[in-house]
Amino acid sequence: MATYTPSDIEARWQAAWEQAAVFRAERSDDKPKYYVLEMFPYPSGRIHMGHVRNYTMGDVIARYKMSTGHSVLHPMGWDAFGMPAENAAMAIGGHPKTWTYDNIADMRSQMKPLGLSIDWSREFATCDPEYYGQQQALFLDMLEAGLVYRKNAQVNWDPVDMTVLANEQVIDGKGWRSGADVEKRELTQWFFKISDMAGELKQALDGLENWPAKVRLMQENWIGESRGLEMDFKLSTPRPGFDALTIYTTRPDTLAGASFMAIAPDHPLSKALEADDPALAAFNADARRMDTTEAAMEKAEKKGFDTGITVQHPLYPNQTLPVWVANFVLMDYGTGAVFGCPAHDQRDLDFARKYDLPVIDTFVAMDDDTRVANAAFVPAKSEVVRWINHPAGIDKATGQDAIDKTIDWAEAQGLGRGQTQYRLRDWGLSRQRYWGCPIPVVHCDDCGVVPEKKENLPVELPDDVTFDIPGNPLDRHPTWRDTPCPSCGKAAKRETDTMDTFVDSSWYFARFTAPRANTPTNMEDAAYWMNVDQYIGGIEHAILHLLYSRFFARAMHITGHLPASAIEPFDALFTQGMVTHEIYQTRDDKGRPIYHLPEDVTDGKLADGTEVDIIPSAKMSKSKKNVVDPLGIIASYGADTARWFVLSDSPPERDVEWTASGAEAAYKHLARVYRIATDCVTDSPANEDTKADLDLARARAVCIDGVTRDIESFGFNAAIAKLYAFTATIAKSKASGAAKRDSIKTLAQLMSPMTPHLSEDIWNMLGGDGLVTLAAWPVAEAALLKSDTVILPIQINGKRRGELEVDADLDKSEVEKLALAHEAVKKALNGGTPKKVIVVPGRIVNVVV
RNA sequence: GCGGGCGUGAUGGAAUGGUAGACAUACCAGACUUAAAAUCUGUUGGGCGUAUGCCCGUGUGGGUUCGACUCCCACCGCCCGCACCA
Repeated sequence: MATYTPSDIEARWQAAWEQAAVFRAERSDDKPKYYVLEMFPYPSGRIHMGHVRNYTMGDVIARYKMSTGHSVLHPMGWDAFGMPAENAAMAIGGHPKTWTYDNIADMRSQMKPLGLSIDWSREFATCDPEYYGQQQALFLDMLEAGLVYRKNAQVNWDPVDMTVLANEQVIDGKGWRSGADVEKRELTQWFFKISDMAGELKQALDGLENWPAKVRLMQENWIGESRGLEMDFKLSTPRPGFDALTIYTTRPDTLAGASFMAIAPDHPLSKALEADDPALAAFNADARRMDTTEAAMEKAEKKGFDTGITVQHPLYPNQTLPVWVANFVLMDYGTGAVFGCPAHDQRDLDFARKYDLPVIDTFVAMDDDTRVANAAFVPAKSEVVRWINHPAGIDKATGQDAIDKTIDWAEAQGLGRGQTQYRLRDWGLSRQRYWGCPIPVVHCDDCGVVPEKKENLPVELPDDVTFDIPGNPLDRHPTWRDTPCPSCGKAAKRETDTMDTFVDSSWYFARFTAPRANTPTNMEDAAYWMNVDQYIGGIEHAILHLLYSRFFARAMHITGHLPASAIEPFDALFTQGMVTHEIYQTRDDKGRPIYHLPEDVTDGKLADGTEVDIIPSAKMSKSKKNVVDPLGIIASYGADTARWFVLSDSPPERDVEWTASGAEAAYKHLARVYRIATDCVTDSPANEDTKADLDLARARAVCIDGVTRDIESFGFNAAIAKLYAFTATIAKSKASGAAKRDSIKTLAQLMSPMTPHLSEDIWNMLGGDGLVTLAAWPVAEAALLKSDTVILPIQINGKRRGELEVDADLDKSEVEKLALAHEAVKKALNGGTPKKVIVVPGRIVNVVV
């Protein structure tokens, strides 16, 4: 009896696929196209189980679509720019480029044994000059189209390392490497005008029917459309350049409750006052030092500084309101100035209590006169409330109704302007780093900012750089930095900032359609392959990457690089869960945790017999050592086992827990399938038992039908459960050898998207035609799917009390009669009549007693 | 803090508003074996009962419904994102 040896089988079939070039994506006139894409990886150097799961899911779809007559594009590339390469250069020496390309080579060699149906001829890395040169061309086109501009923005500045820090490099307000207090610095930086498209990006979400509802909702909230009122508050005493403060509010209905004004530390008025007021300057400096992450802003203590300036209340000209500078008001949102209404906003109330400002109720609950004390009264906008004081005379209304009416009223009175505002900010793309795509512009003393000429692209990163001195090496590289102005030819300087790596990943999907084109895209190829029919990746990209890509697709259409049909680049999105593992921990003599690799732990003990604490499963991470190396699994069980296991057990959108016993079981199952198949080749009794043949044929049809539907709906775990069941049915069947061989061939075919190597081998040994990879997907015979009778559960008052076998197409009233004649029902009725009988054809009967 | 999600046996999980626990793990029992491994078969949510069976059970509390794991409200716990990580 042959044994299952994955290493032989997998190498053999991978060679066969390669030789036949079966995964080469070709445009075809007579086949529908299908573009399946998994989010491309960062080349860290090692693939992990999360990658295996992500790519296996995409591979199942790609292979399935290939079998159903599609011309499939399934490419792979590398998101290769970014900080880790620079960090490595600083920590261990070497060059980011070498580090990155070495990692790519390593990862590619780790991915190939998985047997993925990838068209490797289209591979590229975002750090290839051929790729980022086209990205620079795109940037220049976007600049010309007015989609990019420069403005001042703050960055995290490390005064010791003399460098800009990413948010993740700022820990508790200190630089991660130096430990120095991080400061804010204002730099002139490049921005994409994504906010111009905010309304469009939000509206178009409705059309993304094959995206998870949660992702659409998250994007909608992120874009954050709100309707509000912009209005001017006159300064009691005008100052040069400042007659009035323009504020924006989403709650104009609470205008009568305004008790103070609050402006951002970076509001022009605050900046003007700062010059003559050291105390305010100190306050603002402190506010600017604050962590700029949204989470930190929200958690930070709310502080204010009284400017001494007052404004007139627009409703009550005799009344004045003090103007405070507050650390929680953002210059980026609205106008950078708000009015505070402590009665109906908790943050304003805390502020008012802290600085002893009045609290003025404007409405109360319908059945309760309680005035605001220490909790602001903030009912849902849909709740009807009673107004104490509304300028337009509203008496009872919902918050939303009052907001709409107040805006109309304020416009009619000339007090303000209705405004739709978005939370979405423009996308800052400048990074003061080396390992990124150079921004292709030149700064000339005479001509200003001048785009590099397209024929000079790519503006390539210089190789001769070092990372032993703090700061951006491009800044101190004279022969690279100094360049003649493309416009006047005078000595000028290149921009030394590079692009955010999100730019790289915002159009790679379009580049895959023509990866070697000497323009960013080739319109014919883009028109043929776009959109991505199925995009697969982690939920952590739900907002930024996916929103930026949607923006880029629009920008690429405007600049003539994508057809109009591709402005929503991802037709369907699937967000897969993580791979988790238990964590094994002991403690050293000081009580600090020590983590242990799963491979070093057997039955909860280390090799020396020490018991480990088992901490419940969490995302695999190097720091917790709860990682399982895919290469190790492939070496001991084969790629098919790894693929099978990451798809089984958990639904794809949820986390899957890696367990040694589960992997072992997956292997045993594949070995069993192999054994059943090999047995069947030799042992083939003729059988007169046609009932067994028919039963097996029915089971086969049911399995084809179920697995097909499960794959189409991403129910891979459910498909696998059905394949387990079908395997058991074949093993126990008394059907003829021919019937069994038929079923096993079908089994191999249905398994082939998940376990392609094993399936090829079985297909081949049972005399299948050509490669199973290229064979047409099996179709279930409708006649075999229908059974003549169904078993209906009988419920009494919603609880199952028996069952009834009836003809599948039996009339409703007949079913009712049979149900009422049922023993359990008669017992429950006890001679009486039922209150109600519900018959759901083919499903259930419920008798209400 | 804000936004989003998840919560079902010992464990991973299944279930278009219609028989809760498919399939798998683990455990236990049996077959084969001198024995073990491998393989095959079977049992297993909790409680009561010899048994036909009955009661309870999908994080907690309420609601809608003939019927709720599924829909609605509140709460608890865990996870993800928060704009310079990729």
